[in-house]
Amino acid sequence: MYTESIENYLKTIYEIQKESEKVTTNSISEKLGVAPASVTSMMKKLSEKKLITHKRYQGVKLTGPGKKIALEVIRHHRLVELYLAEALGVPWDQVHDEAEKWEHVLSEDLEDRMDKVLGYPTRDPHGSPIPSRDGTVIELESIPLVELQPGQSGVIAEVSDHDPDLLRYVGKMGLYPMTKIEVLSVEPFSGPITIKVEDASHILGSEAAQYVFVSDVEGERGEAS
Amino acid sequence: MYTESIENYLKTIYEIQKESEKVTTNSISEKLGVAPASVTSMMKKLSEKKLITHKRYQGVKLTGPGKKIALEVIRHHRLVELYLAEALGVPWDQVHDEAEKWEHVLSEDLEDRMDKVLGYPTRDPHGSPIPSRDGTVIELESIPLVELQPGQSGVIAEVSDHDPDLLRYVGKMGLYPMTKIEVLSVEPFSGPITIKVEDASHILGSEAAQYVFVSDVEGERGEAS
DNA sequence: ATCAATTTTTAGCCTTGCCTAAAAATAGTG
DNA sequence: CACTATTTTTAGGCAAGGCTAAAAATTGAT
Ligand SMILES: [Mn+2]
Ligand SMILES: [Mn+2]
Ligand SMILES: [Mn+2]
Ligand SMILES: [Mn+2]
Repeated sequence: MYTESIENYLKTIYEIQKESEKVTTNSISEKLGVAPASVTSMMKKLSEKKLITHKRYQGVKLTGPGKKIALEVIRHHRLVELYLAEALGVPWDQVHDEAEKWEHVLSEDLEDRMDKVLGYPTRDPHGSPIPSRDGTVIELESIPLVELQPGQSGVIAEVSDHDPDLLRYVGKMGLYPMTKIEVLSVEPFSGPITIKVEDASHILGSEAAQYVFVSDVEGERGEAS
Repeated sequence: MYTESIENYLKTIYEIQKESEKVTTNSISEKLGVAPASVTSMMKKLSEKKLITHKRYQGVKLTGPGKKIALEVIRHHRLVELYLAEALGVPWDQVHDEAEKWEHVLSEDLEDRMDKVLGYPTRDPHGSPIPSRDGTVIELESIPLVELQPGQSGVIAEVSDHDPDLLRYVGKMGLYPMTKIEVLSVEPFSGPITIKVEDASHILGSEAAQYVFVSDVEGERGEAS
């Protein structure tokens, strides 16, 4: 068992690695809310434990064992999120913060029990994949809603879960994973996007639309109106 | 919010206070598994925070605020124990260790949700009272099973939950809270006790019988056979 | 009442994980 | 290619919560 701090660093490195190629001291520092100097000293410790490789001034990479731990923590986090939502009715904008604490105290036994109660799920309430016990992650191919053109349609794949306000905002218009949507119009200059959800139309700011991801995109690219 | 360490100290002091009158440095040290010197320095800190009163070489006492926190932690612990048993099917000999970790990360919101799902329960899986949100504890009057005489009957009120082996042992003969039992015979010199549970008779060692508590005791005191 | 055993406290040290300020390395720009 | 801005690392500290060993206070037994 590693400390809560180590688990958080590894998880953070994994998450940055997934979208930035290079994992820098500063990026970890920002995402984790600690000083860069603190990151450097933790990187030294993680290197000694062979959980990452670190070349001075070059960024870090997870080793096999390091990645395994990161995925275990993420599995815990997402299973707990889904469990809280399903079994205890916690709204989807609140599950993240709770899971942030629970992920570190969940035993393997309880992990299995939750997994079973939930029917061996593969997605958390925000659409993110739940890594399997052996560390397999099935990423869904998706693009930000903001990139869709009028006339195109698709299915909500995932919504970023780090801002509760965003989740409440897009939740109000029913933009949950698996929901079918169609883009009706897109205003120029990063203007608002009109979409159809469940036969109702909604207007969505372009910034929010950057954090909503769509899969199974269909339809020809209409011109921006 | 106090640290996990402080919460554990306060809970421990409360538990010792309930059965020993005097809460000594050594008793805390033993129950918590830390050195006596560590207890002394924590007592100093808790005194400064007005959570306990401490007279050098005399023992400690919880203040009002200190007791309130202790009861909150105990409420969390017992609610979680019951939740794990009911909702996730965790055996009663395993819930304690899990709850020991969860009690510190349970938000008030989740506490309320669990409470509701469980139907506002008053007893944990081992029969211990779950303090109400305002800090009321309804202790059940009970005596150790080992003190019953042949011919006497009663209802299992509570079983000590700190030894998983004991719980498995008495669980095998059905000695769960609310179960009706009758003492058939008691061997002298701290010998085994024969009891009837659900029309089956079982033999129970006297040491185990010290940790099983019985309420609603009826029947005249027969002589020890 | 005295002295020995026990309990409690003090003193000093350690590890973890964080911080700030200063130094060193790297990257970008004319 | 030099020089500045940025990034990263080093150096030195701090608080929390442990530990051991030694000193002090209390208790108990003759
Ligand atoms: Mn976390
Ligand atoms: Mn999520
Ligand atoms: Mn605990
Ligand atoms: Mn219990």
